[in-house]
Amino acid sequence: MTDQKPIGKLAARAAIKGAKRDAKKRELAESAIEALKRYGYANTTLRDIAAQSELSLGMLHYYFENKEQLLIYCVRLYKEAFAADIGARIAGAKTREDLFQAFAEGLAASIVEEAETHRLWYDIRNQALFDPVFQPVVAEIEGSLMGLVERVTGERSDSLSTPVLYGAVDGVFRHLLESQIVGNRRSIPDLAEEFRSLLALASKA
Amino acid sequence: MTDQKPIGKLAARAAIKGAKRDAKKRELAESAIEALKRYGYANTTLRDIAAQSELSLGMLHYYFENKEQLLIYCVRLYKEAFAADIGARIAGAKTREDLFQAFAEGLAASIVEEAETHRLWYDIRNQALFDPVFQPVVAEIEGSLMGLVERVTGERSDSLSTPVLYGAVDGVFRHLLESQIVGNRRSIPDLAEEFRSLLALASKA
Amino acid sequence: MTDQKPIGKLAARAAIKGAKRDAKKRELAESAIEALKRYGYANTTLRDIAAQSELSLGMLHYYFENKEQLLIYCVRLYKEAFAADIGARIAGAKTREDLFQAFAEGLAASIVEEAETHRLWYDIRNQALFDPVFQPVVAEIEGSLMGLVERVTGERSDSLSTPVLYGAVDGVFRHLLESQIVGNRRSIPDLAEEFRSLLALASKA
Amino acid sequence: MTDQKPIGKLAARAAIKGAKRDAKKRELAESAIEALKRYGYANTTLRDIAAQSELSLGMLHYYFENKEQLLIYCVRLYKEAFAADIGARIAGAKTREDLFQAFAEGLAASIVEEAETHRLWYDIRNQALFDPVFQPVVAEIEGSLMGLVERVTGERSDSLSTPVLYGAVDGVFRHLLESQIVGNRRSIPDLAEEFRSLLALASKA
DNA sequence: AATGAATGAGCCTTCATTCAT
DNA sequence: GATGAATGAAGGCTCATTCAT
Repeated sequence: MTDQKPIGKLAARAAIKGAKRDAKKRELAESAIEALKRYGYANTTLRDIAAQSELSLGMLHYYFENKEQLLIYCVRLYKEAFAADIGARIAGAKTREDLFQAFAEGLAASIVEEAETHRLWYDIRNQALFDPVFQPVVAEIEGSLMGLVERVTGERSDSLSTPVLYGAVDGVFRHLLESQIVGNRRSIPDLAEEFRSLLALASKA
Repeated sequence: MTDQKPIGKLAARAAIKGAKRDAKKRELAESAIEALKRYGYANTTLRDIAAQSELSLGMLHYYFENKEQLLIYCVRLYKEAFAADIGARIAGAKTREDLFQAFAEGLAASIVEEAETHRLWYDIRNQALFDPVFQPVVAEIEGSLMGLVERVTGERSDSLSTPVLYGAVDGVFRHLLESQIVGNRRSIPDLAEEFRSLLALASKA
Repeated sequence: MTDQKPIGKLAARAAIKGAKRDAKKRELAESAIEALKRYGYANTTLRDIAAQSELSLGMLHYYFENKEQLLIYCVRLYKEAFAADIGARIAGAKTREDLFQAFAEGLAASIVEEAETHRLWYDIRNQALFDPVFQPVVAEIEGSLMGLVERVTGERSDSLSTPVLYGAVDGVFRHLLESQIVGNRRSIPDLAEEFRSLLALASKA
Repeated sequence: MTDQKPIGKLAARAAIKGAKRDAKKRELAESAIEALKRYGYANTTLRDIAAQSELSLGMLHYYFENKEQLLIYCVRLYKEAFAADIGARIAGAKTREDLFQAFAEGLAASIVEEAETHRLWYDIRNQALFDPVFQPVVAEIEGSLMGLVERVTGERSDSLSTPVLYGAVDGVFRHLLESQIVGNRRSIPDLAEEFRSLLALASKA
């Protein structure tokens, strides 16, 4: 042990520090999401976030360079969870039918259960259209979402390209989410059926 | 008879006043759109709008109750134009093929030529998810867009419902728009082909 | 007639014009009071006044130099009416008792029936404490009010001076008005009794 | 035992924080009063207040929710001091004569020495007639002022009620204040004599 | 590491006043 | 005489960010 180079010690200590810092950031971000998803990025102040989570205002800036970086961190955090969730759902599927069913249900369930969080995602994706700072995260996340779509539909270049298919699925998702938020509540199976019909169509090609 | 004249005159004068005011509002809104579509709703101040169009700040408030109402007016104005444009394009189509082609080309052209304006639309549609004030316009416009989709695909309840079809088309549109804005410029025919493949698929059902 | 000097004609015409103008000002002011007394001087815009009375904005400035002058004109107008009303009420009184009674009833009735208008008076009198422009009207009106008090109580320098008596009566009036406005409605006889007790006291000296 | 300490510490720290904040609010309010009493509520901007006291604009909003709340705080602050001052003056009086004298002198002195501050009080009391937000403070303060009057005159329901007596004293006070402000400066004994005559009158009942 | 007081640029909005018609 | 469109200075308020502790 003692023969470890001081440099190694320092590095290890630094790594631990980094890990601690990351854990704290994660904790802060999870609190922040709660506030953000409720009012949206533009309408949520750092004070709101601090107040709602019993965090101190200074701490937010201590861990995040600025509001933008906080948002980026938050969105990445939650979308990872979403992709992981959908990924888990479709992991066990054997037949194509099962696959579609699992995917459709996963999307439908998320619309009902995590409407506000998805709304936040659409919020930042929209911001990215105006502010390049957000474009990398959005690209990264859309990449993983496309990966999901591809896992479900397979690549069939003779028919629709993955990006287009992603666009279509996402568009339907967004539209159903909008209805949900605006007040037309629908059941999960009901919503799932919409996705299934879309997937079925795409698989006929 | 003669005593009816004054009344007629007054009414006529009032009508003219109203028309003039409407024309002016339109003019202001058109100027405002130029600024709004560049920076987005949240990042555009009324001062920006006034400065860019050489309007006085007070005038904006003289014609529009507040920033929200201005935006609503602007979005309605431009989306009407968009729907009218697409409508005109598909009006002459005889065969189903022509219809798809015209629609696909219209969408593709609009992505290339009016990218920024559509971006503004997505901005407000997103705002509506958080702020109910915007929901009526969004609903209205989405209604007319769905009408467009329906005219092109016909109603086929055995396959995809119009809302879902709209969602899919819109999703693809948005995705291609995003690519366009982020930097992957594609040609109109190229983009049109994507829409055609989507429509062709939907029509197979 | 024709032998009248041209100058005389012009003068006569000017006088007529002036009278016409005065009549119009009076009319405008009466309309303006309706708006002013509702929200108070500081909270009433010229637009409010114009809108509520179907007057044009420009006309207000055509007849009155500015908002201040309009207010001054309005207050003078209404307080003259008030003083005249009270004056008429006490004119017929023979005995000291009658005098007190008439005065007390006049004040009480005015609190109930013209609360809002008096509130406007207190508003401008208060403004005068900060803005000298209003001091002349206030002084003038308070002068006539003191005259009223003096007519009722007579001059009795051995006891309370008229200004002090005026202050006392006015203070009670204001206090009862405040109660009235804040919500404690009382009947006219009830209120009158308060004034009577005050006057009775003062007359004992 | 020892584990109670942290809790106690936290509570103590919170208490200190609160006390510090209160002290700061007081300090700000005292500065604000200087500006407010000079120009009146409606004519004093928060910028004026900040500039005159070398405070930052943001700080005013950091400590007070809005301009109204700032005013309310200010008025309560100074009127408490006034009531306390008068209270102290009459506390030592033994005979009824002493009481009247002390009270009269207190009022007179305050007119001369704190004219502007009282003017601010009349300003907010007037605002309260139009804006209910101010009514609670006004009611509270008038309550304590009536308490003062009652302590001096005692309750004599057979004669004037306390509210009426308060109205009368206040009316005289206001009138003398007005004269003072408008330019007729009088000496303290002179002014005190006016109050004494009024009180003497009331005590005869 | 953590806090929250303090800052001040910037935002939306109001409104008395002007002026072309 | 009369109108109301247009102006722009000014006001209350917000909020990301900084910094002393």
